[in-house]
Amino acid sequence: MSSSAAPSAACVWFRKGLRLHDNPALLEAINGSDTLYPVFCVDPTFYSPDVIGGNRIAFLLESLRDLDASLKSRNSRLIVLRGSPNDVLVSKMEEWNVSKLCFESDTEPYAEARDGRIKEAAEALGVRVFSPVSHTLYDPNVLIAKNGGKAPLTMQSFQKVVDKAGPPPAPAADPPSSLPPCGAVPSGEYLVPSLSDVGYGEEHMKESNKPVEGGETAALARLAKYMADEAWVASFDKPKGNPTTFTPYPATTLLSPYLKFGCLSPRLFYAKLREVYNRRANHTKPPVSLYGQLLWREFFYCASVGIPNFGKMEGNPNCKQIDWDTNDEFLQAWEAGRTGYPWIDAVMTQLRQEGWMHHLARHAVACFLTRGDLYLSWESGAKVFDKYLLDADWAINNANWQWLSASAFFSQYFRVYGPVSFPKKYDKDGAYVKKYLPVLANMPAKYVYEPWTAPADVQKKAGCVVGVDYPAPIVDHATIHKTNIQRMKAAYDRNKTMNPSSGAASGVKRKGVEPAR
DNA sequence: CGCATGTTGAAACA
DNA sequence: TGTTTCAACATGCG
Repeated sequence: MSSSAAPSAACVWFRKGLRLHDNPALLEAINGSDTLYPVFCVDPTFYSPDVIGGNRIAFLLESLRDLDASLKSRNSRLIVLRGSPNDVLVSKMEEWNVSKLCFESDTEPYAEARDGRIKEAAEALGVRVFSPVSHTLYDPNVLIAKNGGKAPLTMQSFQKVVDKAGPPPAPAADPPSSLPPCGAVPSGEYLVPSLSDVGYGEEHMKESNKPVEGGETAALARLAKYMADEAWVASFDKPKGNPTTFTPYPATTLLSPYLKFGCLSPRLFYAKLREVYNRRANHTKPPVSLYGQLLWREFFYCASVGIPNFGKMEGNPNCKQIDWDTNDEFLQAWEAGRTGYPWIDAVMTQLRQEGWMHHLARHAVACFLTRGDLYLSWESGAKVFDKYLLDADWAINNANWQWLSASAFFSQYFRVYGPVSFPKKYDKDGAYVKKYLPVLANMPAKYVYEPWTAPADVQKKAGCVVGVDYPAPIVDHATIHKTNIQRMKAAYDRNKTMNPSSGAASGVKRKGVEPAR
């Protein structure tokens, strides 16, 4: 910022990483710059209510408003450009005479293609580009290199790689209390848009009722609140969580939407966890601990970077090729919560209304859509989750769908979640399903997960006649799940003969071994 | 090879 | 509330 040096303008481009803390791209942008342009690009054609639910857009806009406020308190502001970054960002960099462009690295295929084009255009303008890793604890490519150039495929082998890599980098320093000014940008322009500005009218928000507010400020408050309960942090055991608890969601931290948008740095989360673990001799360990949850995120990011065509079945060498059915009626019933199984329909209703549901609830509906009941492709389910989830994250979403459909990572396809038995373990009275499906409010607990078994007079008295007020089950779980296990077995056998990657090893094994008696 | 293990199954039994 | 059985896959270790 010395006045004798040539004026130097930099641009920090926010995409994910919507925060000021632990933001190495921002620090690099202000280093040696006397003008700073903090930019976010909104491409209104990209935000469509058919593709991205209103809850997530609302969360994003809240995050942008919070970022703008934090920048303003440091004598700066957020400049929101409208249009494709390729057009608007490149032309602004030229207009502002920017010499340095900084943005957080993003490994999603869409982002890599976009950023590749921007880098080319920037370099053509003589703009230097810095793109540090801060969305994950580690640089996925570094971990992959440490594992011999391949992404680890089991959590255990992944943890060994992490142990070899040592602790992740500490969070970057906080930015100074005063940032370089923005130059001649009109104060009344380039403002954070409203929902209706980006095409989300009231008619798109009717069902929307998200449980958390977007933004770094809310993220840090939430982190602090959960970290303060050290006994809870130390005893966190994910698989033992209860998927039928609702607001205020005591079973998990609900920090995932903040990690998705980068309102919260995973490295800060890690550092705070370490502090608690250091004070608590007894604490749970990965993979079930809170730290374990961060490692799952890293594990899946590595897989998404190291495995080709990670968002698809075809051409994905780690994904079993399975003969999924196509059935739009089933798919639509599942998405809309009209399968006739209250547990499934309630979870899908929570997804549409709130953009969030417990991890185990996600398991149940994912299993139901794929190998458990409907036998539809995990890709079609991932698309629906990607639309509605506040924390929809390309790498993690695709990984979990492959997991639950027993297409990759997990292969015990005979372990099927029962749409009646599973929720009963947690919520005998059906409070959760009654909250999301008010039509079942007066159904006796005995029948709440399988209302079609209630006698006609009970259904009538409850105001929930199956086939009239609430759908009849679209499949018979008791029979179809057994059929599907056999279909999975056949599909696995076909994969063995089609792609004998482990068969090669068995060929080696056979060499020199005595013939069978 | 044999065997244990894998973040989160269900049903039948004690 | 905890243990066994059901029917049974992939991986990694000894």
